[in-house]
Amino acid sequence: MSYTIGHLAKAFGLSRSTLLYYDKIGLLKPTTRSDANYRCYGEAAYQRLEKIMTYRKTGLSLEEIQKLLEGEHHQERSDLLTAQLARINEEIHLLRRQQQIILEMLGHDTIQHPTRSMTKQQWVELLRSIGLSEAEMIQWHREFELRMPDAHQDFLESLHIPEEEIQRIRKL
Amino acid sequence: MSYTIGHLAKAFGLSRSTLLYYDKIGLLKPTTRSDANYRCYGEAAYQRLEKIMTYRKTGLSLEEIQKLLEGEHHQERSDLLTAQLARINEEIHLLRRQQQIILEMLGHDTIQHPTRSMTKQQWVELLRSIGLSEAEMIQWHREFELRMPDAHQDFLESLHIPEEEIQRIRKL
DNA sequence: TTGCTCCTCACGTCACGTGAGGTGGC
DNA sequence: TTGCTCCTCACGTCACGTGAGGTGGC
Repeated sequence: MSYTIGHLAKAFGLSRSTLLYYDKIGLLKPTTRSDANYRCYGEAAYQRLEKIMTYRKTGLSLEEIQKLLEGEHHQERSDLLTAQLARINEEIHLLRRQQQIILEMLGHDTIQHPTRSMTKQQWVELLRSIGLSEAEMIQWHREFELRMPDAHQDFLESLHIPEEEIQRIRKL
Repeated sequence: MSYTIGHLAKAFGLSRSTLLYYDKIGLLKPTTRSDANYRCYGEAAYQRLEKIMTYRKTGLSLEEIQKLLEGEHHQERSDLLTAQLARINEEIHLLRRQQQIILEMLGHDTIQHPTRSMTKQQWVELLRSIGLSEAEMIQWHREFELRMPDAHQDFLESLHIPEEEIQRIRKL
């Protein structure tokens, strides 16, 4: 009915050092110690770890998780979770901006080294692989056109796209 | 024609400690030192910092940026940037999963404390505020229905949504 | 002389991972 | 006796931020 640190780690797919760390910061203390000073985790500790694992999936910090487990107050929980949603949202926007920047750089490469760089087909695949839908690809062209119209023209030309299609794309 | 560390920091909107750090890791060494041992940054350093700032916007690590500035080889650059696109993509997916988990938790709260929790209107706003479009909200209902159909029913009921609309939503 | 910028350590951050050196149980 | 798990430090990570204690220039 009692887990050693190794067994508990295996049961949850964690490393032993993770549990050592949780003990150290007071997030999950062993229920007791054995004669040989081994950590012994009881049923309550097991269940506490289950909760910790659930909250970890939300990206909350261990400190915040600790607060939630002490307080266990409904309003505080909702507030923290809602705030976390907003934080994640900001982070996603930051990452999207980083992707835009990278795409611009790769586009610049395509313009300057048309032969060594990517073809239209590879570009579409790349955009799709990072999760852009048709609609978002159009949005991407739109921003490209807005921010750097000349580069956009050069970019499309370097992909050997016929002039009339280029005009069509740029008018989006 | 030469910047002191404070001036350079101000020119780029950085803190002094950032430039101290860049010097320490060898990313940006001052061109020379003054008599009083002050760091002096010349024109070349200024331009190098411009490049560093550009690459920083992509989320590459300082170590990777350093490699790019030393090598300056076209293929390596494309490879690193493409790999970075993929990393960012994974990160975004992870964050999206975290959001799903949080929404499930908040949904659970709504079921258990219908009065103290959010109304339908507040839910729609919340979903919109984290950047979900109409289509993605439908997708969200779909996954909710797939993974926890009973909880989905309870959730919709707790929002006082009429039974026929509930059926319509669940059939999506 | 008074501020101001500059200098060099050194320590803290977050959530662990990785040894080093040693002990207990089957 | 041989492995195995366990123990306790201590140091490293990434990109800085924050003092502490001290010097040089206008």
